[in-house]
Amino acid sequence: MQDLLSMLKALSEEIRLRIIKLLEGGELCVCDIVSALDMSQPKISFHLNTLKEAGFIKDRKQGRWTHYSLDESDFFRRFLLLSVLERISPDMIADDRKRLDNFLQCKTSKGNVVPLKDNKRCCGG
Amino acid sequence: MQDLLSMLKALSEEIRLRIIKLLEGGELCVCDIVSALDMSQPKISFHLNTLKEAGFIKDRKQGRWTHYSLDESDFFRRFLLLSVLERISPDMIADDRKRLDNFLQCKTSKGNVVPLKDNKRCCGG
DNA sequence: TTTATATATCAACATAAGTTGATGTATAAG
DNA sequence: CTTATACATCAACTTATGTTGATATATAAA
Repeated sequence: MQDLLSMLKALSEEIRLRIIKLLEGGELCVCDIVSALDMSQPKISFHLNTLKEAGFIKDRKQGRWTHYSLDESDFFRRFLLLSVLERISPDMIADDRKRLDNFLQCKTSKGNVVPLKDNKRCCGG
Repeated sequence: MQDLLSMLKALSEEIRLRIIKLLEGGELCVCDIVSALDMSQPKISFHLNTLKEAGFIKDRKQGRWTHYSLDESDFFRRFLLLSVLERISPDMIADDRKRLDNFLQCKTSKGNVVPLKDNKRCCGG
């Protein structure tokens, strides 16, 4: 019961749904999500942790980065996510995706894709 | 989005899941649920209202009673409830159901089924 | 009409959840 | 080694949610 409740609670937050929706497009690091949602890093980390504890996402650490992606290991969670996310139309997170794309493009143009090479900061530096 | 969030929030509470689970067995009045969960009436009314506002249940007023039942008018809500409720095994709410059955039996034995006739109080009076 | 029952509602309080600014930790660059 | 970056974590604060005890409302019984 508590397991089920933690899943439902994790999905009962707009910010978390937006994060999940972004992660549908594939793995992202924390700074990607921070840029996409234009929110503080501790705030994003807090919500990422909530989603992780509920078993919806997993992390992969590489150097200074933590990459988050959907955890597809549990059938019910996948089913629940699918059911819920299909109710969120793309234009509801259009701004998030736009900011994300800008950020990723900026990163790429600086050769700042993992692994890090010539740049100090992800962007704007 | 807000509609979806209100659904998920409504289902993110143990008491509300227990209520919904009881209502799977059919319409119940507030005092039935109060007895089943053994909680205060304002508390139960608060959660019933939350479920109602999220569109999961509807009420039917008859005399002094308000009968609540699952609102099956929306497909997605039905689907969501079904998906979630099947994860709650009957023994998780065995006590609730036991108290409910006792209460209903007591009501019936007193001829105190709706419409009210010979008794002042539902039970224990 | 008076009294009792069923439920709703409200204000005060309690608890849980989310946010912020600061700091810690690990890693990589200079 | 020193500095900067990416992220986590924490304590203080804010906001949202749930609970309680009292009271209100509506209906029905006496």
